[in-house]
Amino acid sequence: MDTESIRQSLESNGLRFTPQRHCVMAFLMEHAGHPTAAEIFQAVNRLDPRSSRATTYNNLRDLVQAGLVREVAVEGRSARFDAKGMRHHHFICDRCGKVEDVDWYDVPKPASSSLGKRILRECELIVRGLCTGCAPAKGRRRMGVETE
Amino acid sequence: MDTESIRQSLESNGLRFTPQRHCVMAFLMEHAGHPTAAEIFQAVNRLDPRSSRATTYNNLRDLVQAGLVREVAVEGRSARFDAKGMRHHHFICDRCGKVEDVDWYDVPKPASSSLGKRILRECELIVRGLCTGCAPAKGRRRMGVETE
DNA sequence: GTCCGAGATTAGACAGAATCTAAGTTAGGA
DNA sequence: TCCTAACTTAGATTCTGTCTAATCTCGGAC
Ligand SMILES: [Mn+2]
Ligand SMILES: [Mn+2]
Ligand SMILES: [Zn+2]
Ligand SMILES: [Zn+2]
Repeated sequence: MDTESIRQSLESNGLRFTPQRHCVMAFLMEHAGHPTAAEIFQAVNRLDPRSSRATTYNNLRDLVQAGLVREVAVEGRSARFDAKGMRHHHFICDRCGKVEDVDWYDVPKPASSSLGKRILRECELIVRGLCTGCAPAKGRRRMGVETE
Repeated sequence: MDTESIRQSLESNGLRFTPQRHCVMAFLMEHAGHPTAAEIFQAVNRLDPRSSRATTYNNLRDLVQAGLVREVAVEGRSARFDAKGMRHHHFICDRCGKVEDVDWYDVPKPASSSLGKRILRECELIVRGLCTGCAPAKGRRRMGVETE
């Protein structure tokens, strides 16, 4: 992983290696919780402001374009991001919007007849329901509200 | 379909039947193109302003809650909506963000072991790639840009 | 039919997310 | 070393969507 491999993946994608980009990538690789741009910006600047808000957004955009980072859109909430490591699906909580990874497994692609002239790139699964925190606890009536 | 069945589905979901709601539902049922809230607002008010922006948003929210309408989040674009008729999956164009329906077929749910205590509600497929307008036309090198 | 109250609508203010602008900085190749 | 394109930056701006507070309207109770 570390610095050197991040530099590799950036440069092999035509992106310069900069401290700001390194911070974003490093943070995403260490935090699988699908942070928002705002959370990433905060985390990266916690110790010593070293990246502006615009740069954080710029870099997230560039990293997504380069295919190193994935953006996950959630209805009614801000976008979330993860470092594209192992391939996986996503679970999205109906209630708190949390995004969690689901182990990858192949899903049947649509019949090419129903695709027409469209060009298929990928086929991902979105599993929806209630996350562990939001699911009613067994036994009790309703458990505490998970706000995150 | 028409007015009476819309009234039915609204009232059976505890929502009053109002002209504004009827317009939103009718528009969604006649336009399978997954319009945005702004597009719906415009369309409904084209002839004769009869719904405020706030009401359009309020009604979309209520209709989604009632399960009559579905909201589709697309990375980096505004939300899109469709009337929940026949069950289907979605195709999202990488390039122009267009959302298109894909015939429904059952997809294998994740192993319950990998779900843990989470409660699964639905399992939808998101197919990604290039839509007909954005796919390079056969023969030619690159075709005109689809901006929609 | 009249009255009442919850539900619905409205204009405009507001909030949050993301992008843009224009100026300055950096870094890598000639 | 110098030049230039890539990058960063603060702040303004745009765009979506929500909230507020006042008004309206529908549908049941009487
Ligand atoms: Mn993930
Ligand atoms: Mn649809
Ligand atoms: Zn949850
Ligand atoms: Zn397209």
